[in-house]
Amino acid sequence: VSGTEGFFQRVWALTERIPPGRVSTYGGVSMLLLGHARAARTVGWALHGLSEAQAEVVPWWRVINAAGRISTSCASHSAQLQAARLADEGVQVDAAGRVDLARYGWFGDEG
DNA sequence: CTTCTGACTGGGA
DNA sequence: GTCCCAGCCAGAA
Repeated sequence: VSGTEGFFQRVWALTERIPPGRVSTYGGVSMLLLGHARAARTVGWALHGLSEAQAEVVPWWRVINAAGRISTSCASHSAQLQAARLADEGVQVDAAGRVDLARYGWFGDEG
């Protein structure tokens, strides 16, 4: 996950690296990209800038907040849709849209 | 360059 | 556990 393509491009690239059945956090992505979670907001913003075509190749639904909750506000990408996507991959999502990061959390290549 | 915004994060009540 | 406030970074006008 490196290059001069721009921060957004890097965010999308890293998001594609998130294995199915796992989830990551905005801060986690920022951490893997820049080395710090300060740009967590920018990460969410990058995913917010995803187009429909990109949304099909970039698993944006595998990215949630540090609290393990879905913060989505997009009409096309509602929290309900994200929860459904996660559930479709085997990720157990709470009724409130909460996910156990300790169980499904992914913050880089574990192996 | 300056200003404003955004799918965040941590600490306090 | 939930809600509110202040700080952070990157992009667009």
